[in-house]
Amino acid sequence: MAKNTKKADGTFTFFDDVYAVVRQIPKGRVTSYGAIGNFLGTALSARMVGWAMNAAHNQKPKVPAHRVVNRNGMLTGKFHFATPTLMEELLMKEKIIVKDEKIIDFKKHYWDPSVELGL
DNA sequence: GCATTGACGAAGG
DNA sequence: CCCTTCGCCAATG
Repeated sequence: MAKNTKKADGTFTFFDDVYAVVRQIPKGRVTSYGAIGNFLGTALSARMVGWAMNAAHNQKPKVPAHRVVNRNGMLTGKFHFATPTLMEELLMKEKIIVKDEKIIDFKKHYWDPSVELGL
């Protein structure tokens, strides 16, 4: 998927790629920005993944951004959702336990695109 | 064009 | 796991 997706200018279609990957995260699973970045080839700049997510809420096919957290499993982006509680609410529905802004057993729920999707 | 900021990551403590 | 420092790249002022 999309690693080579770039415009004529050389600008990667970062948004599309990120959204595409995030949408493929199975229910009850979560991943980190770095993992997505790694899969897209922008591993060194995980910030760009997060930045791309900034526009995610504008996307027509809603991106399950609640399944994307930082490397520690912390819901760092919860304040960017419609409501600050929406993120953990959604995660709870997927049987993911969130305690104190963090995901319990993060490693157990971890979903690496470069592995699960078969890099 | 430089400085600041950011839904981050790794390493050291 | 939390904190600090540094690095990363694009957007913004």
